Amino acid sequence: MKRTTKDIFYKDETEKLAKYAKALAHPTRIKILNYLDSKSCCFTGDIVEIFPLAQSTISQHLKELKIAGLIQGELKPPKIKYCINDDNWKEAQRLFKNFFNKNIIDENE
Amino acid sequence: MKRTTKDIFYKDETEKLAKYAKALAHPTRIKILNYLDSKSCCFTGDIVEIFPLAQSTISQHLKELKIAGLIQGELKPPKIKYCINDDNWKEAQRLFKNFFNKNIIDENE
DNA sequence: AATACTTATCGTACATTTGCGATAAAAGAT
DNA sequence: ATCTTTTATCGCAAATGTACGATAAGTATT
Repeated sequence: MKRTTKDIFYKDETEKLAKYAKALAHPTRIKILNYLDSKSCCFTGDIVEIFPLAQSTISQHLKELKIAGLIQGELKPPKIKYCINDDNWKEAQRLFKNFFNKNIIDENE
Repeated sequence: MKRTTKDIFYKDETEKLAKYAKALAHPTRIKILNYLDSKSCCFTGDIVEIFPLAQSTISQHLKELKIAGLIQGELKPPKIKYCINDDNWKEAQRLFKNFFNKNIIDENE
């Protein structure tokens, strides 16, 4: 039996941070989030237009961002309006901030 | 010819952020960085001991962190001492901070 | 030079990610 | 009911990531 990462236990914060980092680990997804950020919200089609990528590819990236919790979709038939998920965005912000500041501010880990 | 992500152009900041995010996209690497952070520096062997993973696996994770620029190794024969790379650490910190604050502070992107 | 110690690298296996085109699904408009 | 629009999902191919054991490489010690 091969060992998988699932067999190893990490702190909840560590796993959450890794999850958010994974969502940000592709320039397309960062650009999507920047775009969503600047527009507050927008439709899938708007995002597809700013990339030389297939609609299915963008849809897949959006799905990953949704699964990671960084965005949320709202039905506006026949379109879908995507927005940043503020709660999780703030959580991710806090986790990254905490992570990078640890060596400066928080000495006990 | 299949298109690859390399054919698409992103802002330098976007690519850097994605690179750092990718380095953080695995809980083992986050835990390694937390450990390095708390100890300032340590040897490969010390890190291997805190994980139920093969030495070669840890070495590979260290390599990725080194390639991403988040850590650096110094020869202390027969060991290798690893430390956080402060300059790049600070750059990553700045990039993430900037990214998450954009919707709050910096409205023009 | 031979040995011991530490760490990197190689080769392999399997899983996941990333991209595409084609198709399905959902809902409004005709 | 049918058509159109929009977006998600499916199936596939190629690339990348993650893990392992075995081996190589580098250096100190004997």
